[in-house]
Amino acid sequence: MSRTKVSGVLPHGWAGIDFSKSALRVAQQLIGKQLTVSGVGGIIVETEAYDEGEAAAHSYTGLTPRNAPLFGPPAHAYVYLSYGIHWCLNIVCREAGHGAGVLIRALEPTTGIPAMMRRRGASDPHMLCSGPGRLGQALAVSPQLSGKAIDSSPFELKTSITAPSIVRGRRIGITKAPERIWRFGLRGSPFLSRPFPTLMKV
DNA sequence: TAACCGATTAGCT
DNA sequence: GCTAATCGGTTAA
Repeated sequence: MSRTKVSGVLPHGWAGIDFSKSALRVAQQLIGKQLTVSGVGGIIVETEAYDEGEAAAHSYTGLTPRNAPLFGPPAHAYVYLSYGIHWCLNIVCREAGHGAGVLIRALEPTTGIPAMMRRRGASDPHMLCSGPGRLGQALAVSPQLSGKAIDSSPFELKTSITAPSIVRGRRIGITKAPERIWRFGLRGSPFLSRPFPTLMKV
């Protein structure tokens, strides 16, 4: 896989992304990168940023066994169970101890599509990875992956689309801090979990 | 140990 | 567009 050291000091850069930067920056930089778990995955087309100290973030109420990876080193996975059903994947950013991360909300499926169709019980490619819960099921995201480094097995993160056109909008499904326009998407992608109503270009 | 709450989805109307 | 389903983590007692 491609591993690019960005800062020269911090070993936190992969696929041209420096994960020691803010969630807001990393969320945008992840758009257009290819993410796979055990060779199954696709191109990231939708992300959301969650920053330390904001009420909508899982790190807001402090360190717990569940959210511990959020307070760990950047470029590691944080997996949580949503609504008691869906396993969702985040990537930790900033320095260790901050509690910031980026939720991966949707992929354009590219590799391992038969496995995704089997796990999801669906054949429509738009039903495989469009939404954090669907993506988690298609890539077999599990709590065992929580805390694992994003640059090592079973994860793989590569550069795919160069200079993607990115749009931004309001985060989905949150009740706290809705004013933060921290959802990002690949402009015009048919694999978004939901459309961006007002087309705010980044 | 019991109650409450979702960073959602699927299946309706 | 609307709503039920679903269950681990958190909080309060």
